[in-house]
Amino acid sequence: MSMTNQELRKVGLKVTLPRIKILELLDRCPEQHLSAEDIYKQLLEQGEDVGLATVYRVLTQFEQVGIIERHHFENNYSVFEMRKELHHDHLVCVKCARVVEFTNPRIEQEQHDVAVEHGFTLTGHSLYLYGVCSLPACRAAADIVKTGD
Amino acid sequence: MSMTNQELRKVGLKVTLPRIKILELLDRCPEQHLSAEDIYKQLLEQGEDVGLATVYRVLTQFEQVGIIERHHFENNYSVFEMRKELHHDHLVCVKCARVVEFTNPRIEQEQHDVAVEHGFTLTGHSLYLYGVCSLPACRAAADIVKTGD
DNA sequence: CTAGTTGCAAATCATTTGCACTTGC
DNA sequence: GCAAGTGCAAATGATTTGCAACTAG
Repeated sequence: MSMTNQELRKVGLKVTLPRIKILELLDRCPEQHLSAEDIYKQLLEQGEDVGLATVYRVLTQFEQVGIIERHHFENNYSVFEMRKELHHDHLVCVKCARVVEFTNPRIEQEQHDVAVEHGFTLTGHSLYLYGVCSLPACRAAADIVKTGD
Repeated sequence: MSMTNQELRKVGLKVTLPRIKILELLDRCPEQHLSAEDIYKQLLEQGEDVGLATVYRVLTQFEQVGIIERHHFENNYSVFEMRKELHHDHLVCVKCARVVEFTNPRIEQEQHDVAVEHGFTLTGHSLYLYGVCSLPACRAAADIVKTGD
């Protein structure tokens, strides 16, 4: 809990109940990608008295100071996760919504080269691969699906 | 105009005024990435009597039959473009919103490899690079921006 | 003729904002 | 004490949907 306090103070945010709880929640499920709603519901379930608006505000602040990352998948809402030390991209199962993280330095390098080639200074990027994963249930659907280019 | 008719019939859609006009509009600006609003406004300007809802419905249908592609950039709305023969990704200027298309076979290959590695059958992917382009106006801002990982 | 389409208005849904009320420091 | 933070309700803005009128085949 004091580690959490440290982190918040370090980025100039007051240490408040909602912020502590949200940070703990994200910390506890490092492999999950939670939406604002998800976080809101879980907090309610564990008896906290927070508003959805606060969850959004806190998540936005956390993102701005770099504590967490926001991802826009192909749906229409965002998911959040603690910022990891090393950058990674996502492989998302379109059947079961499972998310696998991966790192590929060659892709990173190519991205950089492409940007330079076109006179851009990269500020960020997003790479999401969508597919059908190897779970039996999902597998069944994979056959009628053509491999993307 | 008859080519347009052909294309529509081929995918089993009735040849209606709104569909023809929207298709023509997208065809005429192959390099642009238009939002539903953009298309709606342009149609109104050129005197057509269409509803925004129809624009959305038609675009969704076109996407489903593969005539056009939908992109979700980091904003909260989508842009559409005619489906090109060869696949390409996007480089988006965060200052002026200019969009540059590019193709990189090595990235494509790596993506495929990553999917296989994790037991996924790829169905699609989205890669967007965000940065500051080389226009003088945008350039000014590039200096205070750090290069992504 | 009649199933597919359309325009309009009302409905959704994720996210944001105004505001009066707390709380951290 | 006071600025920063919060909850709630109302506002947004993109996209969707219900429905009665309309049109392509």
